[in-house]
Amino acid sequence: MAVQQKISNVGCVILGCLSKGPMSGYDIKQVVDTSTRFFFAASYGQIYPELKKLEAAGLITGEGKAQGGRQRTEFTITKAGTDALTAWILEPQNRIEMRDEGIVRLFFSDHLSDEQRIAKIEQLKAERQAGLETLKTICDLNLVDETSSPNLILIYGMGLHQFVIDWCDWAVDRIENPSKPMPTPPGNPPLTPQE
Amino acid sequence: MAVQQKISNVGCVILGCLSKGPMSGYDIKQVVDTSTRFFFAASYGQIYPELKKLEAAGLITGEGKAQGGRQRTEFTITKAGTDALTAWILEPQNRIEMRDEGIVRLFFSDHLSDEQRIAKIEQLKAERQAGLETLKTICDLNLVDETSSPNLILIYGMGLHQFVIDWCDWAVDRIENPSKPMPTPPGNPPLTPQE
DNA sequence: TCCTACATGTAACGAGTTACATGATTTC
DNA sequence: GAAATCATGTAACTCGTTACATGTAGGA
Repeated sequence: MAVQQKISNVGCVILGCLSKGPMSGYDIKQVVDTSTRFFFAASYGQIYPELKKLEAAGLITGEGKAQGGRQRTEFTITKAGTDALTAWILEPQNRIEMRDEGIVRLFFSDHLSDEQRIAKIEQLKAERQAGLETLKTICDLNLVDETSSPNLILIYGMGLHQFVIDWCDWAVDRIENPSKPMPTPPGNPPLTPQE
Repeated sequence: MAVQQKISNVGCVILGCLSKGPMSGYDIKQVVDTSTRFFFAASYGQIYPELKKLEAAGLITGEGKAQGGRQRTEFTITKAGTDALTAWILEPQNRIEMRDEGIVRLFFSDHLSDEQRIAKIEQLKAERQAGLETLKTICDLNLVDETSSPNLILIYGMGLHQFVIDWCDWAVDRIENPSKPMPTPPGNPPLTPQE
C-alpha cells in the first residue's frame, strides 16, 4: 500500500497530534482547538476524511475502542507516518503568509476619519488582548521553564499578541501626534526620517 | 442591480485597492503582491471573477481603456462600493487566526533531535530575515514619518518580522542552555518559573 | 429530565491555487 | 529577434467552513 502522494497540511497537523500519542478524531479536534488554533485551525469536515486518507496511505492505523454503545476509533501513527511528519517539518517554506484579516482591514482604512481609524485600532487591540488572556490561561506558569516546542511556541504566541497590542498603542499615538518626534515602534530599531 | 449580498474578503481587498484610485485587474494583483501579500495574498483566479461579481453588484464600474491592440479595463469604485468597504473595515473580527505554517511545523518538532530542532529554527529565522529585507526595500525611509495606514502597517510588518527573528534567537538559547536562568522572551514581560 | 460532553460523519458550498491559453507592447 | 512585462481570462483542482444528522454517557 502507501502509494507515495502529497500529504496536505491538515494531514501533517493530524500526524503531529498523533506523534504525541494515539487519539481519536474528536481528540485531535480538541488538541488543535487548544493549541495550534491561532496558527492553524482545522474542522471536523477536514479531520475525519483526512484520517481515512492517512490510514489508506499507511501513515496511521485505526483501532476500534468503543466503550459500551459509544463509538470511538483511536488512531496510532506508524513508522511511515513519523517519517512523513519529519519530512514535512524539515521542509523549507517557500511562501510566507501570516494571514491576518484585522491588519488587512486597517491597511485599507485611509479613507476613514482619524476618529474611526483610531476606534478601529482600539478594537483590534481589545481583540488581541482577549487572545492574550486566552493564551495566559493555557499557560501553566509551572511549566514556563520547559523547553518543549509547544511551550516555546506558547511563549511565542504571547509575545506576538503583546507585540500587536504595543503596536496599536504606538500607532494611535502616531495618528494623534503626527508632528511629535516619532517614538521607536515596537520590535523595530529606532527609525528616523531622512531629508 | 446591487442585490445586497455578502462580499468575500478578496472582494473587499479589491475594493480597498480601488479606493486608492481606478485600476485594472492586473494592477490590483501588482498592488496586492507588493503590499498586503504578507497578510493576505490573492491570485488572478480570484481577482478576475470577483471583479465581475463586484461590478454586477454595483460596487465598481469597469471602463474599457485599450491602447492599440492591448486590452485593459479600468475599474472605479462607486459610492456603494466605498460604503461596503467602510462597513467591512469597521466590522469586528470574530475569529483570530494568524495562520503561520512555519510555526506549526516547529510546534510539532518535539520528536526531532535538538540539533534538528535548532536547525529548523535557524531555517525559520533565515526565511524571516529575507522577508524583513523585502519589507525594508519597500520601505522608503523618506516616508517613514507619514501616518498613512499603509505606512503604519509597513512598520508593523517590519517589527513583526524582527520579533520572530528575536524569538528564534531566544528559543535556540533556551534549547542549548535549558538550565540557565530563563532570559526574558521577546515581546513578553519577564516570565519566572514558579514552584 | 435535561444539559453537556463524547463521538463520528457527510453534503453543500465557498475560498483559493495552479496550470494553462492567448495575445500585445516594450526593452534589450 | 528574444525576453520581459502588460493584460485577461478559465478549468480543474484542492482547501476549508458550515450546517446538519445521529446517537451514547454522565452529571445536575
